[in-house]
Order: sequence, then C-alpha cells, then structure tokens
Amino acid sequence: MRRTKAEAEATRQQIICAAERVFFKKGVSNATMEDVAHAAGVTRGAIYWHFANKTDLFMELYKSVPLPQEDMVARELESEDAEVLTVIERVAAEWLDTLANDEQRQRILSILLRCDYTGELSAVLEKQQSVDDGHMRTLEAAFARAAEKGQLGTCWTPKSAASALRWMMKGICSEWLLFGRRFDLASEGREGLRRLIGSLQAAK
Amino acid sequence: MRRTKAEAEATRQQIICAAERVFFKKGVSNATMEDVAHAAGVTRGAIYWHFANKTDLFMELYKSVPLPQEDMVARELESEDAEVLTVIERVAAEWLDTLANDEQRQRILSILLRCDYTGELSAVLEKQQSVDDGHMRTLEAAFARAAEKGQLGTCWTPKSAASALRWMMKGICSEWLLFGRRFDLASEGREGLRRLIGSLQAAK
DNA sequence: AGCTTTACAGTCAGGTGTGTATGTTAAATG
DNA sequence: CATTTAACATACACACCTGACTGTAAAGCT
Repeated sequence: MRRTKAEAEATRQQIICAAERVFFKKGVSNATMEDVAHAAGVTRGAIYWHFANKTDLFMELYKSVPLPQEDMVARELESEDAEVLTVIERVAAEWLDTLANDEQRQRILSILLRCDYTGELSAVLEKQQSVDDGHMRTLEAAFARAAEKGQLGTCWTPKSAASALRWMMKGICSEWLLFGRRFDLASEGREGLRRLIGSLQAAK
Repeated sequence: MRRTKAEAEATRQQIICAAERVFFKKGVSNATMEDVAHAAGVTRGAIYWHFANKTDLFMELYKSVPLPQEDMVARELESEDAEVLTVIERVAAEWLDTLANDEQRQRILSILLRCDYTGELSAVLEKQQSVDDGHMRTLEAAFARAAEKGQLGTCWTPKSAASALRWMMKGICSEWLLFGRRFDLASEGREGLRRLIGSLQAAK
C-alpha cells in the first residue's frame, strides 16, 4: 500500500519521534530497531526504508533537534551592547528556561548525555565537539569585548571565562537531567549563573 | 589443572585488568566477554567462574578502582587550617596531577564517562551519585568554615561555591578525557582552578 | 592415600538482533 | 490505462553473544 509523499514524510517523522522516546527510555545501545518500530506503529522494514541503520537513525534524530536560537544567541552575543556580561548572563538564563520548559529537548539531551559513543556513534561525538567549538568561539569573542571595555575581572582571560561558564552550564544541565531533576533548573540555575558572572566581573 | 588460591586471585586481577583495557577501547556495551577473555589470556569459562556476568564484572572493576586519597582529601579538608580556600585549591590541583600521571585512572574515568547507564548498569550510576553526594558534603563543610572566617566572597554560599568547583573539575576532566587530551591537564587545569578560587575569595 | 572441591577449558543450545531480499499495494507518470 | 516505482510489510539467513553444562586435572582436606 504505497503512501503519498506527505504520508511518507509523516511516517518518517513518526519513526524519529518514536526513536526519541525509545532511546530515552532504554538507552541507544539497549534499544532495538523492533522497539522503535513498535513504538512508531510500523515494522522494521519501514525503518530500513527511511534509514540505513541504527547509527543513521540516531544521526538523523540528532540533526532533527530544533536548534532554532543557535544563530539568535550568536547574533545577540555579537551585538554591540554596553553591558556584555549582562547579555551573556541573560542568554544563558534563557537557554536554561528553554530547556526547563521543553520536554523534547530534555529527552534528547538526556540521550546525548547517557549514550555510549564508542564504535559507530563516534561520528556523533565529533559533530558535537565541532558544535561546541563554535559556541566557544562566539563566547570567547564576547568575553574579549567585555575585557576591552574593562568589564572582565583582571584575573580572567576571555578563554578561561568562557570555559568556566560553559562548564558551569554543562554541570547544571547534566546534574539536573541525569540525577532526576532534584532542583528547580530555571531559578537555581539562574542564581548560580548570577554568582558566576558576578565573580567574572571587574570590581567596580 | 587446578590453580592455587594465589594463582586464582592473580587471574581474577588479570581479568579485571583486561576488562579495563577492553572496555576502554571498545566501550562497555560494545565489548564482549570473549574480547575480555582473549585480552586476559583465558577463556570465557574462567570469567564466568569469577564473575556472574558482564554487569558484575563491570561493578567489580568499578569497586577495584584505587581511590586511596578519598579519605585523605576529606581529612585534609577537615583540618583546621587558617587558609581554607588555599587548602581546597591544593587538594583539587593534586587530584588533577594524580589523574594526569595515572593512566589506569584515566582509562577507568573514560569508561565511566562514556558508558551507557540505562538498564543493568544503573546501579553503578546510583553508587557514583552517592559518592558524589559525599564529596559535596565535605566540600560544603569546608566552604562553610571559609565563610565563617570571612574568606568566602559575599555573593557565594558554601553550597553554590562547592557546586561551582565541582562542575569546574568535572568540566576540565571530561573535556580532557573525552576530547583527546588537547591541553595540559596539570598546568592549565591548575590555572583554571586558581582563577576560580580567586573569584570565590572575599576581596581583601 | 583417597575423596572432595576448586579453577578453570571447551562445548552447546538457544535466543536475539541485524541486514537484506522478496512480496505487495497503491501512487505517479506518461 | 498500462507501466513503473515508491513505500512499506513479511520472511529469511546469519552472525553472535550469552549462559549453562560438561570435562578435567590439580589442590586441599582428612
């Protein structure tokens, strides 16, 4: 029973959506194509029609992640605002807010945090790494502008400040996602951010 | 050909040691018992004599990790030194030094960072979590003593300072281990630590 | 010295997941 | 309207890994 193009695209999305739920629940290496197929209401044959194998499915799932504000963040960080550190803090806090309210993003990040990148999935790790490097570059640039304006504490360099912020963000998100959301991400995360940015700031 | 108790214990250690190398190379879920057996120079039968299954082997590997200075760190952090923050910085820096020079510890931490904790291995994650909680308590206590002496910056609480330090440490180690040791852990890590501790410190 | 048990080596059945090949139906195409 | 082809479902082959079972030779006990 051949479907129309639109229907095919719909089942493709169904498969990706089902993979997201199944990978989240059972872990990537533990999940079976049959699991995904059952969750999507299709057979494995359908999955192998749309995707080459499990690794490919995982890659496509990763690529389908809505990263809408990627560019927005970069553009905002490159804006010529006077209070650079305030902008950085606000952007980071907004990122936490988004994560706190978007369950799909939570699931995908959890999958990414928990999965085993040895073997076939190493390509995904490399992609993540390159994305991370991009973030670091824009962050460093922002901190460099803060330093030019004398807003960055004398003991910090743009690079070390960017690293500290990124590690803080990673730490907050990892702990929240992996350890059962035992605190309020938005409020406590924002508070931690405020303290760190405050410590990065030059004494007035 | 039955071995003596000492020989049996030796092969048990060989198996654990081989598991460490194999798990590091192929990842826990990707490695097979046959792989481990081959690397250890025994057959799978021998492994199943000493360990119930792969999960059990992994747990025993985890338990066999040399964590000698665990208590030392705690005792040192509880010492009544005047410069609490300096002690904290030194202890953390020593931990980085140890990691930088101990390849076995590097492998085990890499395994722990990369492996998929969904399913059978979730018990390991819980154990890690409880160990982490213990660390946090002693760290918080140390920062609390620093706060009492007025050494902690006013915008920091003992808890938030402990979190910040732990996330920093995790971030440094994760990036170094997962992303191919692209920087010098001991020197750059210590530098980052110095900056962070400096920012936690009360202005003199 | 003889019996029991230990510490393995080897083998085997069985389940499980993967990838592919084939079948089927309806949409596209002309 | 006939043919092709897309979008799956079904079936199959096979590699593979696990756990359990069996064999065995030496250690340890009495």
